[in-house]
Amino acid sequence: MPRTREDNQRIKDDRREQILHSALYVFAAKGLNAAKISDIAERSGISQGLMYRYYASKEEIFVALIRTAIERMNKAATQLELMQEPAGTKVDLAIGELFKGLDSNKETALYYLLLTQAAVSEAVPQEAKDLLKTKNLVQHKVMQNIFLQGQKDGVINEFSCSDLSLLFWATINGLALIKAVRGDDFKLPSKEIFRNMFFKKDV
Amino acid sequence: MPRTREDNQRIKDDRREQILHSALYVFAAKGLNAAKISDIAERSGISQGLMYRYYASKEEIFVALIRTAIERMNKAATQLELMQEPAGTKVDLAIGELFKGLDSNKETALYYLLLTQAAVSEAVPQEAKDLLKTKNLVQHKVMQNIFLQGQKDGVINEFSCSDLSLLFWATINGLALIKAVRGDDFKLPSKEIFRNMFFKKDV
DNA sequence: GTCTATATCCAGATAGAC
DNA sequence: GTCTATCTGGATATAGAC
Repeated sequence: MPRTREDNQRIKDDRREQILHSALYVFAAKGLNAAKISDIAERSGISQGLMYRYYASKEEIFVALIRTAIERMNKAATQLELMQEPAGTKVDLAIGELFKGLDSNKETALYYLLLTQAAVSEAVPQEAKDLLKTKNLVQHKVMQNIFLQGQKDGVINEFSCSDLSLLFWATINGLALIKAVRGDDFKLPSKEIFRNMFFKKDV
Repeated sequence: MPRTREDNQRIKDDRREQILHSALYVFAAKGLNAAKISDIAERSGISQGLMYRYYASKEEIFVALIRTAIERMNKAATQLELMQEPAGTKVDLAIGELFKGLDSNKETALYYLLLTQAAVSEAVPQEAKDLLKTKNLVQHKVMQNIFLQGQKDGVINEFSCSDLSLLFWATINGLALIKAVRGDDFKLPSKEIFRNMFFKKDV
């Protein structure tokens, strides 16, 4: 029984997934520019030339990974926003989920690393930088609104919500980078300390 | 009157400084691997070939910059350690200096960016990574000890000092990266919020 | 579909003229 | 001391065999 066109498409999709997975590790380790197509091919167990049957260029792979990362994070942010919970609870849920993700899922930190690369380097495709801007806006806006509600509820410190959100994400990103470098022998710090930046003394 | 050997040496040193200064901006913008020797040469106003009279390779320039950054930061850390002040005051001084450096000195954030590159990428000279490890150890140890003393004084929250120090530096680094990307139109957040991670409620 | 071989391009590094 | 011209290596991308 010959393979249908659908079978072939599925095989191709799987292979593209496999390449993306390999590329995440290679890009995280070396950065977009130092990473070689042959590195990704080797890690994927295919020849260098064959890569071009699946992706037209190294940059295209990079952008695909950035897109995946951003979709996940935006989805998480939107879910959080829609929850019917008190703002204080939402903050704790967000912290819990973010810490858990970094702690349990090896690849989460690597995605953060890629996003940081895309943010800081001019030597990445413009498309990646554009995608990133939307993500930053969404994340920032969501946390800002939650903090604002938390202040109305009397549980969040009375500072600029923009500043609170900024410090929230700056710290998460800082922790993610450490996790990406040190890997399994890095234990995340206590959530309680981080929490103290936002919550009022007695909450 | 011909130039003495000392004159020539000074001219050469100046030129090396000038190249380093240009390289800081180029490396910060593109990363070690995407940055071209010709980029640095152009920014320095000299020909590409002439670069090699001053530095043997791109990597050598990068390592020189990393060394400068680390010397400055280690010096600051050591000064802080030797101060005859209460621990709580030292923490506030450290926060004040770090925020001021990021806010007023354009290049400070760029140095952080370079150090982050060196930390996260395998595609940097081993020498840079080795230098970095010592810096991280020194910085971490210094803050850890100050926090420990602060706990004895009753002003610092009772958490693992290692965790406190980790969060301290993760957040500073996170802020520095944002500053490096956004530049002048980034206003640092209130120090008070950051401070809440470490100090007890009523201090 | 996958591989090997190869063309092309580009940046690092060197050589030689002024 | 500085520049332009050149060599060389290595990575991307393509072509062609199986």
